[in-house]
Amino acid sequence: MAEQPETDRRVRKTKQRLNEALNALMVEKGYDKVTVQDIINRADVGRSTFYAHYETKDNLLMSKIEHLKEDMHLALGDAPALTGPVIRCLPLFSHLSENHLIFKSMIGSHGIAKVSELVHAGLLQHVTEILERRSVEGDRHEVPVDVRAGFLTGSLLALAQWWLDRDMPYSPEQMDEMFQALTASA
Amino acid sequence: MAEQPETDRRVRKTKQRLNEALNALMVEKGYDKVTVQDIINRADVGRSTFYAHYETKDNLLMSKIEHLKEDMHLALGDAPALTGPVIRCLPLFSHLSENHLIFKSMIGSHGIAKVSELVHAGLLQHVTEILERRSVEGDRHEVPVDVRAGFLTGSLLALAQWWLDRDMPYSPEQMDEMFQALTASA
Amino acid sequence: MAEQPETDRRVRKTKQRLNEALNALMVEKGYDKVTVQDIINRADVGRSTFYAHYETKDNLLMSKIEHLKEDMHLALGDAPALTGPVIRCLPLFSHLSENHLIFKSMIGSHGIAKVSELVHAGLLQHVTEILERRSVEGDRHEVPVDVRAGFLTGSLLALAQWWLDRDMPYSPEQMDEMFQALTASA
Amino acid sequence: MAEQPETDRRVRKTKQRLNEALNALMVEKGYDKVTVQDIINRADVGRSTFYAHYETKDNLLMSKIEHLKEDMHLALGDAPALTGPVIRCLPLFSHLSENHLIFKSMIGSHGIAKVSELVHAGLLQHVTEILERRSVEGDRHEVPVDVRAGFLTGSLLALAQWWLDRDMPYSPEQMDEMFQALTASA
DNA sequence: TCCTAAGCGAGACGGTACGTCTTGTCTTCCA
DNA sequence: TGGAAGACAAGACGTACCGTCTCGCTTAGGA
Repeated sequence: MAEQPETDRRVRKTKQRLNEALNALMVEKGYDKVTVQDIINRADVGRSTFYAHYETKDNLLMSKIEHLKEDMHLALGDAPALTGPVIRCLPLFSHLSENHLIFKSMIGSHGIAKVSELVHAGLLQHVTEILERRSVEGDRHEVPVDVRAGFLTGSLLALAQWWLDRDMPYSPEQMDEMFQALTASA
Repeated sequence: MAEQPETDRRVRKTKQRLNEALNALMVEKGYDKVTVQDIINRADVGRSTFYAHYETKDNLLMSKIEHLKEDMHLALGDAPALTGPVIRCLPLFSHLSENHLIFKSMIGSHGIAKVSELVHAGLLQHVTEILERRSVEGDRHEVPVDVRAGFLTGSLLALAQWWLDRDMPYSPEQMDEMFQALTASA
Repeated sequence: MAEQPETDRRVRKTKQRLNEALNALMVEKGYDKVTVQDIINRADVGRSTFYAHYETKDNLLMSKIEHLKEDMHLALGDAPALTGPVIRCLPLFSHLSENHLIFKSMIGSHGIAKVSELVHAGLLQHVTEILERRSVEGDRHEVPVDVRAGFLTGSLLALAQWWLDRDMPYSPEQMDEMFQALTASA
Repeated sequence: MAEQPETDRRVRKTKQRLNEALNALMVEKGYDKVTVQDIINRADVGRSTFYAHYETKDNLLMSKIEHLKEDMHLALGDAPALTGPVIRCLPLFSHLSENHLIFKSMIGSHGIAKVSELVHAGLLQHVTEILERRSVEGDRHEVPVDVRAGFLTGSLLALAQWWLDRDMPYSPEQMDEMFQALTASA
């Protein structure tokens, strides 16, 4: 799956340093306040080196998101569950809590719009697939599938955002239980 | 309430021109891409004039949405309802549908983060007050008030956003009913 | 003769500071080694301010040359002398000696090619006019006018360069006399 | 004392390719506009290979003009002439005319400052030697030797430059005669 | 014939300077 | 005398070169 299987070892090292620098800085003062110069200084890298690898700061961020999407898919599982809760969100909350600083800075309410949007889109597709599958299987609900999907996705993200903003006042298990309770009729 | 009872007519004129300039530019290329210089040029105004009236571009935006919050409060009603649905959101959905273009550009998923945040905060406070009041009055729920408030607020906004993004595929009445159904157990 | 008769006083002040900064730096380490950043720092001016007034470093230099050309014309006199030495170069040597540091850095052998070229062109035209006028008046010489003009101009500049490079080992008066002696048969 | 008695054939080949690349590029867009990267691309050579052979672009140029100085010495003759014209410049003008395109691009008024400077220095030393020798031998002149040397050298170069710039409107013989006539009293 | 050292291409890298852009402050002028 | 006009300092941006460097790959020439 590697795009450039034979990338120079140095290149990987440099990219990693840039990524780590952005991570640290994002947590410290928020993505928007981070300048390219900050990243360069933190990563101890030449200015041109940065631009040799990434066209822009956003570009660096997006490359970081690739992993995030993969992680999310792993957490949610591939096979759409036909029974039980629509979203098995315990692994998701657990995953968030493991790197909560990073996630807070990315999808918290002061996070990065673009990232939240991407996560939202991915999650929405996942939820929609499950609901449509269940609908075909005979599951009935007074609210149309598209609305339910939008609602569940938005609710989960909103709750996760709320949770991250407040530095996780409940455990992932509690959050999972509460989310299921709150969306019991959805 | 006028700060300067004899406010110079020119001041109002200037502020108006600035507001109109921002309006036009926001529509043309999106709030984020608009620079102070753009606004100044469009309004045909000196740089210092802008800063004499508004501390920053965001400030100008905020002045523009002051009444938005008032409208919201009117729509939600002042007296916290002790019974019935926590949020009487029919007037809210109606209000959104009346000026949906403006609202879509401000709190849609491609809207302005800061505005969404403010609306969220206002709504959250409103919901929290109601829930706490009901809690005191003996209302019991397995999920703590803060989580419920965060969930309800986030859900509603997420649903509204979903609705605006898709150019209101359902009527305000339908949205209200569906929201109540989906959050029946919250 | 002023191009912008009503230029803001601050603008003139800023331009002057930039000019003085370049002067000082040119003398210190030679035009080519001077960076825009050097000039900015020395003049204690913002980067954008520099570019607001001059498109480039060369541009700033050229504006400085304008005076130089005027000075040169004044020194040489307007009316082509029909008798006596072709070039009355005493005022020229005197002028050079008054600001010899600046002139050394501009038309010395380590000076600026473009400036030398401009001065050369101006002087060549002056000399050519005189020689052609004298030629019409009956003055005869075995060497054609164009060659004589090129020779006299080049010689004078070469001698001036030689003189500046060595920090003026002779007085302007001596230089004038010697130049006349050396070019007696030209 | 040959520095590289048995230089690898490949090395010579590479150096030659670099030289040819610079030649072509110099003609195409002028020495100053040529970048190291240009040379590398044209010569189809690795970046490090360039720097393995030459410290800098100027360095490559200088190696190219080593023989130029030798040629000049041959043209001028080794033994300082005690009588007759100080500079026997016919062979010099002839030499210039043979490769006038190259010389125009190097010591014409749009040529390369560094090259002109080197030629000037070599010629100045030659002239100074002759004049000092003659001075010792009893030759008297009202103008000191250093000034005369500077003048003669500069004049000759200026005339040569003038001649090259205009694509040699006179024959080498004519130039020689005219130079002698013009400097008869020097 | 193999081995080993050099030449080499490729190009990543840290730097430095560039010219552009936007911001928020500060100064001057004018009505 | 207070608002309009716009000069200004500050500093981030993305680009262009530079000279250094680390890699493997040929490619002789001596063992």
